[in-house]
Amino acid sequence: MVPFHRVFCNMQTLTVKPYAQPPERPATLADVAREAGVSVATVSRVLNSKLAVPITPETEQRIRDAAERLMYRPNAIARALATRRTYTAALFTQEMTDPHFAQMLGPVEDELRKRGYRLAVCTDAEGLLSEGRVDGAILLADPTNEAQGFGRLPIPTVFVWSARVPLPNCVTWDDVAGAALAVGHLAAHGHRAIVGLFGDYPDDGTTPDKVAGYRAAISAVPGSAGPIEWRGQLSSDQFENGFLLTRQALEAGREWTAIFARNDFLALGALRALRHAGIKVPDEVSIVGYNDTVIARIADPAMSSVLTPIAEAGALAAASLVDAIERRSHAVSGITLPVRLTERKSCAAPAHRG
Amino acid sequence: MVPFHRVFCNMQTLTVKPYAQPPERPATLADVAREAGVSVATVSRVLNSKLAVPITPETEQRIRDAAERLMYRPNAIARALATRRTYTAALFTQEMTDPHFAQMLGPVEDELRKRGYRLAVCTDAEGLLSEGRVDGAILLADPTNEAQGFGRLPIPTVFVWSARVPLPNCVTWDDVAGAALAVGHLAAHGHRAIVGLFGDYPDDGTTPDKVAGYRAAISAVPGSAGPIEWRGQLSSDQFENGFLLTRQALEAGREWTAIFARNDFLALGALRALRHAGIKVPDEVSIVGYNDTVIARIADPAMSSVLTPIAEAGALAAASLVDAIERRSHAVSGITLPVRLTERKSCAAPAHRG
DNA sequence: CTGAAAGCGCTAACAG
DNA sequence: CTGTTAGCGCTTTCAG
Repeated sequence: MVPFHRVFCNMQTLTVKPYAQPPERPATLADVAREAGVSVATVSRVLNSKLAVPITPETEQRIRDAAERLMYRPNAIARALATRRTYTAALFTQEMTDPHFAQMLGPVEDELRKRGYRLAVCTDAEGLLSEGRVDGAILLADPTNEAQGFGRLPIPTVFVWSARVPLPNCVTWDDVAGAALAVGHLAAHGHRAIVGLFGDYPDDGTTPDKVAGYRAAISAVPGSAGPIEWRGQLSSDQFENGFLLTRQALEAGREWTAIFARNDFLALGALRALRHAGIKVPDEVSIVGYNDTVIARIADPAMSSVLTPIAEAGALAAASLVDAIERRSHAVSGITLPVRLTERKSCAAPAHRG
Repeated sequence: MVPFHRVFCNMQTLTVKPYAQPPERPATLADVAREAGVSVATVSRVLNSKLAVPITPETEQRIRDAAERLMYRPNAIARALATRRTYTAALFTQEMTDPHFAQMLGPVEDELRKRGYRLAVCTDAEGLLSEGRVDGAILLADPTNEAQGFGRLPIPTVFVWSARVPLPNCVTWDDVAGAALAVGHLAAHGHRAIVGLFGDYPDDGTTPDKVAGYRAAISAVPGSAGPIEWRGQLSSDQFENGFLLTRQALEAGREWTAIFARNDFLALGALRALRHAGIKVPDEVSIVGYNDTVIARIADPAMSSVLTPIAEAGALAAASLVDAIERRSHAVSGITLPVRLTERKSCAAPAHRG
């Protein structure tokens, strides 16, 4: 038997053309049936390519013609009510305009489309809580945070988030390892006094993991100067905050040679402050950012940055979500993807200073 | 009478809490009715705060309790089928990850939510073509481009796009004027040889307008050196292309003193190339970008950029769309918003050269 | 090979 | 104040 989503796609294909003239009242299946002189059941069958039940080629043609003539377009809502399937998956995130998030949008949509599903991006949980709107959801949220109430959604769900260990129903990567990777990279270049630029951050985001990874890695480098953490909010804008924090630190003297920032905006702010102070990157100070966004790529010098596998994670999440939906199961096994480091021009050996 | 969307919101509020335990089969209105010992009509009425028809406080309480007990959540699909209203509006765009687009997302969503509507972002027209999914749509597309087939959608629709004159069902700004504004700004600083950095672009985007505006403005400045247009694609990446084009032009000699780019990515590429060539911005060359995205803000020096009113346009579009939906009319009057210029640090008087 | 009919879960007259 | 009853447009047994 043809899987339903194929059928669905076929139907879409059949009917996807825009109206020549928007009709007063959209044609319904019943209209087509009347026009073709058959029953709605038959119309439904041919328009859905439900050819398991064979149909006389001649009636089939009559029906297709009628549909065409009436500019029939299926009503997605009615169909969804009858089938209990919307063939759309939700992608929930609070950060729709974040460049990090942007990296996963394309892959998720592709993967979904490939399987006959549509994507609905939503920023409020309401869309997920009322019944029937979507068949499943990808959540950019912390699966261990009970407070969000995402744990008990009535639809299959897969999280995409950072975690130290594989979690069920979650595609993860390890930000602790990511931060450590950055520090390790800097250490390998010979840096011993590496600041952690964290700015201000909530307790429930991904930053605590990065802080932890930073600390652990710092204490693991031989001859390390120990953690040097820059915190605080001098501006509500990340870029600005990175700039201000760095400038402030610079005024207090400089006994560090490298900066690891928890995201690329902060890193770019630091880069800017350094340049304005006449300090050369990477000759005098090295920097590594986080998330490997467009910001890192277009910085000058282009910044090395920790690449979280959010794009692959999204694709994987989409694939497993559809799989869960079609298996009628809420369970999808967790998987952890490795983080990497994209090397660019912002790291070098520390300068010898007198 | 309470407007329906308020009612809708109330209902959402009532039922928004997540399941303690996701039920085997979600409770329906009928379940609640049975549990409370009343009819579905009554349940529907109280859960929708349809208190135009008064209801005994006691039965009301019985119903609310029953709903609570059964963890009832309305089925959005069934409701939509019955009311022929989904209370969601679509935002169609091809450029979901573009920073220019990002500027309108928040305002659109806010405006919609304020009116009791939900936002569905979509990149494929299919979502708009199948009946019933959304009540209306905001289209980031050229309303004069018939080929896209958006002209004849069965739902109320408002475009957001650049146009020289107000168009019906469209919130516009004028990119011709925007480009002219940039050129005028540069000219006011004393520049006479102003290049237009256009790179490569399709015939059907907004760029042709910018080119036209650039040319018109150039020819209007007294003593102008005439248009100097940089075209071509040295890289598929805009930033890279701006860089490469500028570097190439630099090698051929420099008899211009300012650059106007059709977007901030291109402008940043030019800025980079200039710096790498040791040319100071704005001391030796001035630059103005377009769209006033985050890119312009975080450039060094921060770049002046033409600000298109896409955020206000989005908000306005959302407001008029909802209005059209509730008026059951497809007509919304067009409006043109002014473009402005955000001044930063990338413009100055041209250097005197020997 | 085709049709009749029973829903999907909810809303909205219309009676009482 | 509350219940009955048609639908909304489509899918899907189950008969024929």
